[in-house]
Amino acid sequence: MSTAASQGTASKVDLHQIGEVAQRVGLSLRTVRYYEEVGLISPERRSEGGFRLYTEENISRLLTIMQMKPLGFSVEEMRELLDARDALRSPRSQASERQRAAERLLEFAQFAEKRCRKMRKHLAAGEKLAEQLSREGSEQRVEERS
Amino acid sequence: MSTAASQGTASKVDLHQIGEVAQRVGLSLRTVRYYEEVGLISPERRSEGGFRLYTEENISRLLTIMQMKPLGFSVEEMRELLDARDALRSPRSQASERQRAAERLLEFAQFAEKRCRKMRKHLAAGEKLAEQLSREGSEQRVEERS
DNA sequence: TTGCTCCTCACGTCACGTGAGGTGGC
DNA sequence: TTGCTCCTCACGTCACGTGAGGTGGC
Repeated sequence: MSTAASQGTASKVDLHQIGEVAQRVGLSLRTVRYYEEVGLISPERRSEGGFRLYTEENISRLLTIMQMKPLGFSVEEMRELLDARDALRSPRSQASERQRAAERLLEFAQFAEKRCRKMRKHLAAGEKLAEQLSREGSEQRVEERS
Repeated sequence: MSTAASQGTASKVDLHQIGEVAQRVGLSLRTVRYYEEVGLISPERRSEGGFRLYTEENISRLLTIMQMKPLGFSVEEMRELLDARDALRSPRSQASERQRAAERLLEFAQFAEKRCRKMRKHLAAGEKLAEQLSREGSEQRVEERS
């Protein structure tokens, strides 16, 4: 978590156990394992004893998932998005494949924006509720009328 | 849905079937029934044939639920909030009870504000994601470097 | 009488939570 | 050797979705 950025001696790359990872990204251990179960993200490798070991890249993938989650993406949608991104980034994917992936990403961008708009509405409604509750809760009882 | 506001001849009060209600508040029939199952909100009465009939007041209760839902309130929490509100509003509740209810509402107001803050963060993260995706999706492939 | 709306089971699903029982690693 | 962390089942839960089979009301 300190000791400056290593990059020259990259070989053992800094591997993290699931506990640290879960805490850093704000998920439960169970959820991280579940995301592996459903094919969203796997640890780089396992230790001899079977412990999951994650790279920083693995972690950033989880952080992307954490961006999608509150927007209401399903696990299936997250997987599609991540797959498209992988295809676009992979140096060994064909031009046509890359093209298709780029289109998919744009579709997801639209989708995400739509969800954001909905979320802004929900937020506004939530703020109204909070105000209303605090008014109702602190109102003096002056209801002295037939 | 039109015919001006009736209020003088209030007696049959305007009752609505579940389909209309669900559509107006933006829930599925199943969800409206589920909320009844778990004690969140019941129709004013049933028709002879057993059809659920809702008043405007019932509907506004559902709308309150719709404000809480995206804030991540559990059904249990929604019920507690609605109960506190009912206790505060009911003319037949004791002063002490009313006092307690007002305090609960203030707690819920805090809770709601906390959720709103979290939601604003999620929204900001979501917007960042959307931007990023649209950048990645429309980026010209100019990666011509070793 | 024909449709469209509603009814009640009741099993299915999604995204995890929660132990139980057992082992790894500094 | 002692703890703390991790492992794999596997059943439980929350908030509904989705038929199946049947009736109500303009």
